[in-house]
Parts: sequence; C-alpha cells; structure tokens
Amino acid sequence: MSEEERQHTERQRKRDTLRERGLDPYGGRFDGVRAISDVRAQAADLQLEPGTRSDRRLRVAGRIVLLRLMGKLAFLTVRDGTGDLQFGCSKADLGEQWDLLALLDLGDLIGADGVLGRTKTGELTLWADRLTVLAKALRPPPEKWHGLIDVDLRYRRRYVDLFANPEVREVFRRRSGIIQALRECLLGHGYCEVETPVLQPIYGGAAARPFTTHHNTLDIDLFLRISPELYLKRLLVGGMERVFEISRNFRNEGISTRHNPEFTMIELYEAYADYQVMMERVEQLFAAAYAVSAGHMVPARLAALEHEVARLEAKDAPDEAQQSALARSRRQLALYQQAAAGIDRGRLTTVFGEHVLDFTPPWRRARYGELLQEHAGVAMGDSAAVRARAVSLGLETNGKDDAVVINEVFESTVEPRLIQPIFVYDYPAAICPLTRRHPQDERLALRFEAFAATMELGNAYTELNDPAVQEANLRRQVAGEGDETMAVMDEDFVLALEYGMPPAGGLGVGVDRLVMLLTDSASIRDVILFPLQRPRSS
RNA sequence: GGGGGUGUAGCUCAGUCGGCAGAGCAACGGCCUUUUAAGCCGUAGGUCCCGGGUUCGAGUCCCGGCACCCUCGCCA
Repeated sequence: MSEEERQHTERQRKRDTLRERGLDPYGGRFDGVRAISDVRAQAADLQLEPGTRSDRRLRVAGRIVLLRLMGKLAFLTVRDGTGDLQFGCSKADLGEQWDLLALLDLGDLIGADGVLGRTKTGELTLWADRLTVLAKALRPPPEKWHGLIDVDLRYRRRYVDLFANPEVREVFRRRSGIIQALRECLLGHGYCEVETPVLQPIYGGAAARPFTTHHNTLDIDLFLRISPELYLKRLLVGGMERVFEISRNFRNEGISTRHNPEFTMIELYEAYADYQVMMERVEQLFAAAYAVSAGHMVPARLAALEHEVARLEAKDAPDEAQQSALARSRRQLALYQQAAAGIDRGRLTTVFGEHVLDFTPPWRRARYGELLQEHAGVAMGDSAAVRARAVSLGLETNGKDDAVVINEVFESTVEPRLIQPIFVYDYPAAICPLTRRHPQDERLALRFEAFAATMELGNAYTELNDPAVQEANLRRQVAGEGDETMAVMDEDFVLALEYGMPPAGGLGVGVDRLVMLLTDSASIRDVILFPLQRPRSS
C-alpha cells in the first residue's frame, strides 16, 4: 500500500470512528457562523488584554490548517474564506469532547462555539467549549509552510490551491470585485447589460479560428462565438443605445501566458459616441477597477514585502538561497514603494512584473503612424520603406498586403515598447473592416487599441454604419488571404445596417488581462480559475 | 511546431565522479496546559515520469516518448 493510500485509509478509519460515536463526519446546517475577518475587527474594539477572555459567545467555522496538540491543551489554526483564527481547546473546557481531537486532522472542516480571548502571548484565540465536525477530509492538505507549488497540480486541483494558498484566493476575490466595478461603472453611465448568443451559426467580429459544434434537432453546425460584436451592433439598430456584455469568447488558437482558449471580454456600444469617447470609457473603467484591486493590493503587498525583507535580514548566516530571496524581495519592495508613493500623490499607480504602471487619466494618446515613425523609423505611407524594414526584421512579406506588413512591423517594433498605458489610434484601414474610415484620410480607420506593459488591453472603433461600405469590406475580407481576414460573410448583419444603425463608438476590453495587470499576475492562468489543460490519462 | 528547463515519498525539496534511496512537513506509536511552521523520543512510507540502450552496476550517462513551465512562432 502506498503512503498516499495509507493516509487515506487512516482518515477513513477516523471517519468511521466518528460515526460510531454518533457524530456525522459531514456535518449539516450550522447557523450563526461568524466570518473570521469580522471576528478580528470586533476583537480590535474589545480591547482584550493578553491572558484574558471575554464573555461574548460566538461561533466560527473553517478548515484546520495547523494543529498543535500537547497533552491536555491544543491550538488549532482554522481558516475560513476571510482569514485565519486560532482555536484554543483545553481538556477542562471540552470535557468529554476532548477525545474528539484525536480524530481530527489537518484539512478537516470544523466549527467551534466558545468565547474570544487572547493567550498570554497576545494571540487572538477562540476558546472552544464545543467542537462540531463539518467535513472529515480524507486527503491530506499540502505541506503547511510552502503550500502547493507544483504548477500543474495547482491548476488541476485548483480547490486545493485555493485553500492552501490564500493569496490565490485573494486574486479571485479581486477579480470578482473588478467585474462588479466594471458593471457598476457602465450601469452608472446608462448602459444596459445584455446577453447575446454563444452558439452562433455564423461567427464574426474578429479574426480567429472558432470551435465548432453541432445541434442535433436542427441538424446544423454551430460555432462558439469568437466575439459578440455583430450581435451587439444589431441591438444598436434595435434602439438599445447603450449596451454592454461581459462575454466569454472562444478562440481555437494557441495557449500562452496571455492566451486561454476561452477568455472574458467586456464589450460595449454607445450610440452617438465615437472612439474618442471610448478612450474616456477605458480610463473610467480602469479607474473603477483599480479602486477595488490594485488600490488595495499595493499597500497590502508593500506591508508583506517589508515584513519579508525584515525577516530575511534578521538571519545571521543566510545561505545562498536566502541571499537571493532577499535580493529578489528587495527589488520587489523597491517597486512597491514607488507605486505606494504614487498613490500618496493621488495617482493610480501599481506594480506589474518589473514595471510601475500609472493608470491615472488621461493616458497618453499617440497616432499609429507617429509611433511607427518613432520606433521603426519608417513612414506608414511609404510602403517600400516599410517592406524593407520588415525584411530587415526578418519578417516574411511575400504575398502579404501592405497593411498587413505595416502591422507586423508595428507589432515587432512598437508594441514591445508600450509600457505605460497608452491609446494608439488611427490604424491602417485595410485591417479594420468594421471601422469607419478617417474623414481626412481614407487609408486610416477610426480605431484605437489600448496597451500597457506591452499587452493589448482593448480595442475600439468609431463604428462603421454604412451598409454599402460594410458589405464591400466584408466581401473583400472573405476573398482575401492571410492572417488579418475574417473568413465569413454575415448577410443578416449587413441587412441590419440597412435598417439604420446610429453612429456609435464601440469598445472591447480583455477582462483577464485587466485582472492580470491590476493583481500583478504574470500568467493569464493565474486569473482564470480553471484554465484549459490537457486531461490526465491515468 | 522550434529552443531551453523541470519530473525522486501524499507535499516541499536534496542526491557530489555511475557504487546500499535521503531530509523536512504530513502519517503512525509515545511524552507534553500557552503553542505560533510548537517541541522531544520512536516507527513506517519509493514504478526515482514511461520505454529502450551503454555498463559488473544507472535516480545519475545515451536514445525515444509523455506531462508541465518558460520562450519564440502562431494568435485582433
């Protein structure tokens, strides 16, 4: 029998013993549970002296993460969704329940009733006089100091990752807060939240390979949406003048630290606006999201890093690993100090990787062509120079449209240098089939992309509402070759435009990447609860 | 798809030149009424990712494969 099986069997034995004693090892309804964060807040007001107990009874529940059993006294550290709290259990207080402790293990979910106090070292403690087993854990939790580190296992058993690594749970709590803030921001501007089809007979609104599926009753193939764009614009035709959708999109493409096959966009359309208005919306959305995430994360991480650096500095004879850990923590600390200083000056600063980013509006706005001139040294209109530059960069240019080559040069020369938040606007028209042309220069489209830390965060247009131009663009795209094309003609979409779509601004923001930026997460997998992975065969 | 890295006990990790498979945590037995990753004594636990090869002998070297991570490519 393997060690794993032995521990499993041992815990099953304890579960059975609980049953023999008339206790349900899986608990039941447990009323009046107080959140540990609330208990801690209340304790601050209570002014408990070390070594004393209050007379206020309360009930707390959570998972045992540490267990210190000594003769006739035990301390358990219990974790709920809001924090950790020490339970103190003495043989005198528990009476006949004392024997129950022998049947408890790390990882079990338990509840306790008792009074709040402080030990003589000052640790806040719930002195329990009654314990309730709420769920016997048959599998042991990961190592208590390091937590779960193995990246593969963390994603495959995210439930373990979440309870073993509180900072992971914190990221997802912040993700929830960010989405709520985005929603409230738009509702506050008079937007209506809608839901449009995920299963689409024709896919469009972006250039990507779709996932396909099949509906049995209708006997038709369907596509999981790569974008909600064409449906949301139909709503503009219908008179819904400000709409948004928090849209899970599916793209059958590669997986990387910035790409997951299913990802979340917030996409919005506003009648009578244009892409300049959308820039302001991006700034507003980021400010709202910042307030509930990075605005809290920066001071919290700063405090944690100060503590960590102090701990490492206190070591008398640090080994090599400790020295490099100290150096790493100091670099991090310097970044967070810089971000915190920005916050003190009223700015929306945060740390992402090696950078301190400043999201304070207004963000820099720069023309696509100017940036191309600045970083690639070529003029957008000089296609010979652009192609020469592309060749010198090692890019393949044969058979590609000028606009595609321009964009590839842009992506390899300009995008890697876009660290601070920026709006890049007026894109080459040929790669923007859904965008209105620039009134002064038909080679340009009224489109911008927002970047920060070299990541594309959002994409917006002054929307094209001329059905004849739209149809011509789509036909040209369908006929075209290469990467920047949309392969499918949507005739109903053109029909909708023929009924009259108001001039509008439209915007899509990648929610996952936004969460990455505002929680200092290096991989998109760190902000998606269950990222796609190859299934385990065994 | 290319390049680099990782894979050893349930978890976190050592394993030197090719020579008996190791530690901490977790587990089990014992001691312990103020611990903070509790401590102390003792016990048990291995498909060294998988498959070949070289060798008297392979966790270690070679070849092939698998999984994951990073990176490039791809990717609005």
